[in-house]
Amino acid sequence: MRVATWNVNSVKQRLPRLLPWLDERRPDVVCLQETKLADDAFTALLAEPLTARGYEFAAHGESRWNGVAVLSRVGLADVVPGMPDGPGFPHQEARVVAATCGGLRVYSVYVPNGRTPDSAHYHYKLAWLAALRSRLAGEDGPLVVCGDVNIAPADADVYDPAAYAGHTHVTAPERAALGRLLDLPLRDVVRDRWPDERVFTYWDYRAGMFHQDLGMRIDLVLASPAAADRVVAAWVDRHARKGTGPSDHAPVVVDLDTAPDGAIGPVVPPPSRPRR
DNA sequence: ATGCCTGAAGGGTTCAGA
Repeated sequence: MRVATWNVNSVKQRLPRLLPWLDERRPDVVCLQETKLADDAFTALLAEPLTARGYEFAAHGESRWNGVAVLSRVGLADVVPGMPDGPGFPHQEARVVAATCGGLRVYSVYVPNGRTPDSAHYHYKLAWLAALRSRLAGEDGPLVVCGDVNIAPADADVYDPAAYAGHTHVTAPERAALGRLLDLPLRDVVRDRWPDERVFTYWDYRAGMFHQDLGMRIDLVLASPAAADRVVAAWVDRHARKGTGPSDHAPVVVDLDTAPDGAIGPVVPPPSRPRR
């Protein structure tokens, strides 16, 4: 099963990039963030091209900002949009949708930005992460939490730690909140696979930042042990950041070793060989 | 460089993003 996550920065503007990318990479499950579309507009725009490609979808959006979705061609069940008991700013925002796809529980998340350390939005970000953690603690079975977490887990995940001193995305409380997700436990499967590589998922549009590879790694796939044990590949699709009309984020792609029907199922130990 | 791009809503500009 191939699972991908992509902050598309407006699915409407990104349609000429998204549809060819689906055809090229052929992911089974796609988590989208910053769709920036209300659900009826999402359906009007995407129902036909997604259905033609075999995808069902669960969108949870709003008209102007935010917005998340899960696309799946391995089943889509138990959809939960939003976090009913989560914090708002001041109102609830469309930042999470969960669904079960081929036996895998999938969360598409768009963590609040935080804007400025110690601002009201920053405290909202921390409260939102705590609420997400409480929600995830109630999950059992194979789980992936995919999306734009708006936190660089370590200094290696920003192009220049000094440039971010005193800014959001790198502060100790944000990293601690992310750490409490990892303690559930969840594993950061891209960093697990590329422990010493320069890996970014976001580059500012301005000043040739992508061209100079001056970015951050803030889009993550976090997997429960049962799911992480099945990861056979995990990488950032930098190609999708190139060319005309890209998002400022690149997709993250993760391949899981699954049953022939695409179901993840329990990890079965290999049969013991008879000795002689 | 103090938002250098990009997108959305709505109106002739402002807010948000990281």
